[in-house]
Amino acid sequence: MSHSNTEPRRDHPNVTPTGHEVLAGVLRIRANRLQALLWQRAKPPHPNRWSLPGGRLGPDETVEYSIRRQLAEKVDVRELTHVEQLSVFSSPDRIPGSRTVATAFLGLIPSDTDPELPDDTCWHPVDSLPETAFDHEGILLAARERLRAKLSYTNIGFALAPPKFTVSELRDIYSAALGYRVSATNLQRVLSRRGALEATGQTVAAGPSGGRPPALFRFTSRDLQITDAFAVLRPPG
Amino acid sequence: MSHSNTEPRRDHPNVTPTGHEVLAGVLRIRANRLQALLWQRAKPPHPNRWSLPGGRLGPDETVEYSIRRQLAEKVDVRELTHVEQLSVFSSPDRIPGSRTVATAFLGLIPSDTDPELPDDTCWHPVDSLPETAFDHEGILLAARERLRAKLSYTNIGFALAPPKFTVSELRDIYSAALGYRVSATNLQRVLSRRGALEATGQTVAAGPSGGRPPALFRFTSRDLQITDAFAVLRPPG
DNA sequence: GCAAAAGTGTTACACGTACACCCATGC
DNA sequence: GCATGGGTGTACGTGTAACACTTTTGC
Repeated sequence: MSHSNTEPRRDHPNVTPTGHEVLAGVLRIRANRLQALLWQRAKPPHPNRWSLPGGRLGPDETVEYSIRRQLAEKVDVRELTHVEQLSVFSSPDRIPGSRTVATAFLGLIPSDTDPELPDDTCWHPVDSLPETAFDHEGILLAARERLRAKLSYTNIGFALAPPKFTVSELRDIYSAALGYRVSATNLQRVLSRRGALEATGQTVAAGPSGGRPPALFRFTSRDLQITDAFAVLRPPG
Repeated sequence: MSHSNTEPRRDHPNVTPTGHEVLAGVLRIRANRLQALLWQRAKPPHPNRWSLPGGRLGPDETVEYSIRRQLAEKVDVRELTHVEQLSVFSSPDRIPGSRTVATAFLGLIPSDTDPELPDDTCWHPVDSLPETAFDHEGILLAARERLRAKLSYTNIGFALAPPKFTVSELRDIYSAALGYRVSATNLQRVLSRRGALEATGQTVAAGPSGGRPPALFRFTSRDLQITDAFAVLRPPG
């Protein structure tokens, strides 16, 4: 048996080159809905369909650098509060033309920012997407799944929420992302007890229909941390 | 602003082609240690160093198919009880020669099988690795981390354990994989309560030093399932 | 005062851990 | 009988869910 196929490149000069692209499902909450950033294709293939932002991997960049660079063409990078790898999509016929592998990412943007977008680009609710190009819908659903899972056991809410917020606003963000109503009472308790949330000491005025003026909270960290200490089979202690 | 870099290939005929390879950290438990499958390079680059199994992605296969095909050159595919994507390694200088992106996988093999291996290939304890090639040590450590995490909240033990086993044997498998001693008592209770484990009704003879003859158990499923129902912020019920 | 919204207290429940205790075998 | 390893019962700690109750505002 030979290991020729694990030897370094070069010795197979006529092998089919594989293109590589990076794509991101960029999500945010707006008007109590989870929205995704999409741009409408002008030219074939799939004209008029909606595509994820991204593009070809450059020769001297990592996939992480590449997706951030290419997202900067759509939105201000300072507004991207979280980016993480999802997985590789590699079906040979996932797009027409020469074979292209895609590394998919999840990107998040806070609900209070309203980035200027190119003319062909806008936000679409993830639960009623327009006709999407290629396998981009599957990538988007994978992004949503990853977000939903991490909302449960990490502090990833910081990436969707504004710097300061009331517990009600945070509940609406979590509810929209998860797709079901969460309780403000327990959300506050869970995140506080985990040390993910803290009060700023400030309050804002009550709404027009009255009610107690809500306090403003913030996330204690803007870096992703696993906060659910309930992983099992943990070391004896 | 242009979307030229998200257009399909072809329109950039002279872009640098990107090679793509697939690599797997294949793990098993033997003699109470977590071991990885490595083969020793004969030729440069990195002669004599140890490499992960894998190789170049073929033009008409997915990365999942490719890693299974290439692992079949090392071990019988029927022995591979679990394969999953880890992440993409894409540093431009991760290997010498033309630019190559790697999709990394975790592969698992049960502790009772002893596959015939090629001459240059053998098992190495993950906690005392030989000199590895390129970025393969990092990939291996990522594979171990993924395994350790999933042992806590999934039934992934099925992929490391033989078809039938005593709770003591299972405890040794979990202990070796996690790197600390787990309690057989609680391991049995946790996995049973989750519905991941069931008694076969059979028992085996006690050891030479006596003791009650242990019962044989099996995993109820050989497909990966998330068994930890303790994810929080779950829908109202 | 009353409705509305925010926030706290309390109880119930689920899960995992620790440890005492019982079981079945070899010698 | 006694040592040895297997297996069960029980108490406890911790974390979340559900819901009643109090607080603070607008009208």
